[in-house]
Amino acid sequence: MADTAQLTEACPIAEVLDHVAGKWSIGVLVAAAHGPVRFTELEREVAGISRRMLTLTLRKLERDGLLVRTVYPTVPPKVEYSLTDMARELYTSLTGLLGWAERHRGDIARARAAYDAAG
Amino acid sequence: MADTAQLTEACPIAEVLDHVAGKWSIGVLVAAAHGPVRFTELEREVAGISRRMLTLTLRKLERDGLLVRTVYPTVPPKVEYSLTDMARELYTSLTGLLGWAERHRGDIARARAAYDAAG
DNA sequence: CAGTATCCGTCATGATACTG
DNA sequence: CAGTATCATGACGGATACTG
Repeated sequence: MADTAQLTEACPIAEVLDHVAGKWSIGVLVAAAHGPVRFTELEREVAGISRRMLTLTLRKLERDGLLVRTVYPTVPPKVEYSLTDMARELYTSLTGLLGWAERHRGDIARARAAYDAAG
Repeated sequence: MADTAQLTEACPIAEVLDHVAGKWSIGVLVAAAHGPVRFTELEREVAGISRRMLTLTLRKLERDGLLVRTVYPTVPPKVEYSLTDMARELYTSLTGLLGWAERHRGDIARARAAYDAAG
């Protein structure tokens, strides 16, 4: 990761993406955005995620200060995750990218098709 | 990648990031942003990248329609890469994220320190 | 100059089973 | 319910050598 540090030096954007670039981070963030969400809810809402990866992703996001984890000492246990203000702000910034994606989804698909057709 | 497809369905943002999420994609994009750039220039400007990864990254970006590759049939060979309009637009959107990163760099560092201190 | 080919190690992810 | 532990694997990336 020494190289990543150098890249980050040259391009702080790369640093941002590190907090979001995990295979599941965005999915989890999106699923948690609509309010406090429990572990099992996330497991259902984020299609295809394994229990293990959900745990790892949640820990990473919590460590970066993007999620807050609240434990209710009940039986059975209840744990809720919610976005921090910082994460909500991030989410807003991501909408710019979302717009780009929607505008160019077709362009990208065509570009790929053309590229693959040519070879 | 079937799972990624499902995630993408739920969250188009994830689809965007796939075009940018590679370890070197952003660095290459940034290095190529200032105008047509040759292979060797990129190799120098993107700190730490290997020849192999540069090639793979360039091919991926080209396939997605983010870079244009121009070959001049001279001896020795000359190849130039430049951003497409679509990529420039993407780059603009990324500045939103960049702003977020700069505003919260300190917050994230503190969050991590606190998290690690607690354990 | 601008690549390609090959080998190999590491890491992220997945599957599965167990627990306070 | 909300995890943790362990093992296996496949993709990703690095090093090195070769080429039109």
